[in-house]
Amino acid sequence: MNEKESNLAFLGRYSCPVEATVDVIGGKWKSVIVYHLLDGTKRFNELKRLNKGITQRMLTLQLRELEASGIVHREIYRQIPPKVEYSLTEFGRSLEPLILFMRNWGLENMEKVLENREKHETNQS
Amino acid sequence: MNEKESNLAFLGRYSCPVEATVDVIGGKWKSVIVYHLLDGTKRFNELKRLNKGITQRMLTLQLRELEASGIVHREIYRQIPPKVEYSLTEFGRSLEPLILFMRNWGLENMEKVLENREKHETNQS
DNA sequence: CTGTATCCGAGAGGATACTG
DNA sequence: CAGTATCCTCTCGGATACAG
Repeated sequence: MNEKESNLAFLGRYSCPVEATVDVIGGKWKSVIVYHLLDGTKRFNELKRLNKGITQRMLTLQLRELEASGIVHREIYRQIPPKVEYSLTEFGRSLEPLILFMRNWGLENMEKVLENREKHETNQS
Repeated sequence: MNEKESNLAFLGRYSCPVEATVDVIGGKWKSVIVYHLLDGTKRFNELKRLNKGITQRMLTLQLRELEASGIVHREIYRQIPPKVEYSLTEFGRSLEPLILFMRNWGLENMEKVLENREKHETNQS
């Protein structure tokens, strides 16, 4: 690191810019939610179906945090039954290359990761 | 998502390749550790100093998981006092673009994130 | 110096029921 | 449909002490 980032006063509580990004899209669900929003606006229950295993509660919480950071926009249609649409803001779009890289890396390397872990497992025993 | 990823049997427990990547570099510390290893081999206490706020315990745990996934190599020198060096494997290097993007995104956008959160805060009250 | 071993608290995350 | 409201579990992560 040395003087790589000299003037980081604005980072505040973060000692490293990577940490700051983790704070925005970290956690178990956020990056996956953003991923599913890459190809367009989605309704709440659509997202719930796409993010397999997520509970309503967690989906709500994660969406609220993404909204607070300005990554996700929430559009409420006052109807009965209610309709709420989630989409990426322009700001959120700036994360697209990151998320796509994560997707591609996962696709290309997950097998190897699983192999490595098994090998490591047997070496430990 | 539709048929974007049709043949994902190998993903196993993961319903989405992004999730798989999160499993490797997710959590509070892993991506920051990898970041600090980008510019070369580091000893345990060097990493401890660079990752401000991390405890010995957490550093050990996270390094072990990264090692198990094949991202980090651990070289032990049997001396007194002991010396252990950590470095990225070639496989781990494949994460470099991702980590650098996270670093740059954090540098460029953290101010805006903090602004957004404050704005959102006041709107809620 | 590079770790383990405990113990502990906070919060992430889950299950279920209920509501406008 | 899109959430809240509870309640609960369990893991992440921190503090401290000890060891090779």
